[in-house]
Amino acid sequence: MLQVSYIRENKEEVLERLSVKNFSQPQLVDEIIYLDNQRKSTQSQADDLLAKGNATAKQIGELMRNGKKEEAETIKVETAKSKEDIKALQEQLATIEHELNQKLVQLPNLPHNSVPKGKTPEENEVVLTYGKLPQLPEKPLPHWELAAKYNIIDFELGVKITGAGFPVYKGKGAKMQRALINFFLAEAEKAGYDEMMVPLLVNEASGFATGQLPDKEGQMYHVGIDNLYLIPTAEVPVTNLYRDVILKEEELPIKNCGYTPCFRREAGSYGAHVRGLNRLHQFDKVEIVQVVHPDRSYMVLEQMSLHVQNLLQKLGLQYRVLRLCGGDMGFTSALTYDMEVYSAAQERWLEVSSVSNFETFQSNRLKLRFKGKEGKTQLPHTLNGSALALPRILASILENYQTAEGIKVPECLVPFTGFDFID
RNA sequence: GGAGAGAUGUCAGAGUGGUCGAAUGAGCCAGCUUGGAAAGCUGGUGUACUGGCAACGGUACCGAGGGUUCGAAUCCCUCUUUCUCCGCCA
Repeated sequence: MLQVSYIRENKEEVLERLSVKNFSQPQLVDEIIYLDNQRKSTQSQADDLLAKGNATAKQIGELMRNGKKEEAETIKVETAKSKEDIKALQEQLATIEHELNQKLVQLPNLPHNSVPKGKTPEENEVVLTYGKLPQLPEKPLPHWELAAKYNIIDFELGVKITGAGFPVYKGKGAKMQRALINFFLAEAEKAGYDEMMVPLLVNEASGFATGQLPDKEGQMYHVGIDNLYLIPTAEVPVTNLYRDVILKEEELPIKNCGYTPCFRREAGSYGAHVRGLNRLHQFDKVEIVQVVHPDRSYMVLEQMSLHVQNLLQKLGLQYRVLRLCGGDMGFTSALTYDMEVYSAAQERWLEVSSVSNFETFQSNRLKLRFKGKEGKTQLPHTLNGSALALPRILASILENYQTAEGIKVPECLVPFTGFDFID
């Protein structure tokens, strides 16, 4: 969430930055400033009356103690009117604050200056491309055919017990999942991330704090009876560890990682591109999260991007890094890099990771602050990235390591799988 | 699921209607002391909104939200949560 004070003081810049994200409701900015003015004046009126009321109450107490009961009674009567006024003002204030907040949460984060304009994924900027395509058999098979051929993933079985998008991993397929999770966690630990194992269901406050609510309401599974949401990413519970927290400056940076299943309703996305593992309702992911000093966040973003690239290099996958354009970026992000792996069998790039800097957007909602050297509290920057999401990585491995005899297991995974070939 | 007891500042812990943003102790910070340190002494030490160049003020916050009252940490209601006992259970 943007800070109202920042919006007030930098209105033109805010409007200009929002236009890079193709934000459709720029009038909200003026409405927010207007409501904030209302808020201020209403609050100061209410505060004045409250101050008077407090003074009167003290006076009455004084009189009562001195036994001047009648005088006290007289003043009591006079307070009745001001009580009503206070109540009215406070109700008004609550309404204004509610409206203000409702508008505020609709504003996306401002994109960083380096974010290219653009509306569609085609306008993302390719930052770099690494590696080359492997030698594949004559007619490479897509991963869903390989999965069936070697009996490692059963999509129909998942449909039976739950529905589409909930695959069952079998035998070496299941072991591959475990191996990938352990490999990713081991690499994160080497890079200095502390592992957290967090709840998979979160409450409403957590959903709001990281920005999934209200923006992605409807994309999360909701357990109505207890009003809890299944997490769409570990970002939500991990980042919310720091909700309502004031850190000491020397506690920064905070580096956490965590493995969780992720649940996404993916309402409205169907078709050829979502076959097999390409888009699932439940998938596994290792997430990395950092809370850092504002001066360092863009440096850290590069480090996190390199961490992800390092994983892809170890897995021997060809990839490219994109800087997302304004139109393709997430609601909460200031700058996002997507990593994509090329699938020769599908003849397309598959997004396997997304690394973002949220600047103060999340910390403001989280009420996460740190106390600087001079005792001033300020908002730190938060960042996160997938390192990595499993399904498309598994898909890429199956497709890019296929041979006529079977599928080779990338060398870095063998210590975790205990086998080096799937046939 | 049932019964009971709690939830107070960084922590421990007092406070059952006014003088309470809140005793006391610990911690932390600064100063004094010291060759240096410990101990000791002195002072300071919450968050948010808001007025002011500032000094310094105003308001709110004692788990959350409502209510009673001129006045609520303190009384009432609802919710959340922790602990103990019983039940159930991986």
